[in-house]
Amino acid sequence: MEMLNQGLMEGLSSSQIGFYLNSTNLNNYSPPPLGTNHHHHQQQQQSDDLKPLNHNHSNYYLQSSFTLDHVTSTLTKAASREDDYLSVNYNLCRSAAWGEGTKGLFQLGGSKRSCNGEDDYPNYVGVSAVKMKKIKGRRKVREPRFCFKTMSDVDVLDDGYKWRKYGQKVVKNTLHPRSYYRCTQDNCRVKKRVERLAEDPRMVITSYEGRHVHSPSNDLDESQGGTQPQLNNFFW
DNA sequence: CGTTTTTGACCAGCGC
DNA sequence: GCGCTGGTCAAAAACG
Repeated sequence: MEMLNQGLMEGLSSSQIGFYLNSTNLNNYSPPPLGTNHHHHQQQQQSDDLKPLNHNHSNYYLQSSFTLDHVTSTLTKAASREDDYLSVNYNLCRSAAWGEGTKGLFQLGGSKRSCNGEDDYPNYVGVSAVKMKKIKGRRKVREPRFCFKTMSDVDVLDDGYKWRKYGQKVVKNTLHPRSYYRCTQDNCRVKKRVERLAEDPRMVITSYEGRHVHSPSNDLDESQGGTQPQLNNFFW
């Protein structure tokens, strides 16, 4: 399967977050070195690795390589600087995962150029803002969220956790409904939603919100011989 | 019979 | 305020 990446936030509404990419051979994917192809977005050179994409949205992207350690340390710095909570969300592919801070989104990885040869965002993907709202002068507490995109015939990917569906909604301008799931573990309020990308129904968008208060509870007897595609080394 | 899914109702936020 | 949109509830149905 080819590495697919649209490089944009297509299909995401403003209330959604993140970008994502997944493929069959994610382990072999190494992002191209950054700083070599920034003609669409000429960046100010700074010492810091984390920079806002623009002033209004306070989003950030990483400018150097995407090792987990690097991402973690960089984002931790940013979080402390902004006196903010931060979820270091990261997925195996290292190519495009987003986390969310109070000031907006943090890109945790870059992306390869788009599959159709277009050269929109060679080394990283664009981002739209999710502004944290204030309610009665207080910042609304929002669980860390992130999402990713997978080419799959199956809607609900096996991520090692047990989910119960609690809703389904038809969203405008899309053919496929969006499904809402909640983690079945007691006291765990993690939610997840699944939908197909309107522009490319082969792609599944999986969004997570919150942190599990427990470890994955995948029943091995079922998953071993199961037919569901699994997301290995997936953590958040 | 306990658990999960379905599905319309309900509700909250937002733009006008 | 009003209507639109999307997220959640919950009762009933389906499931195993």
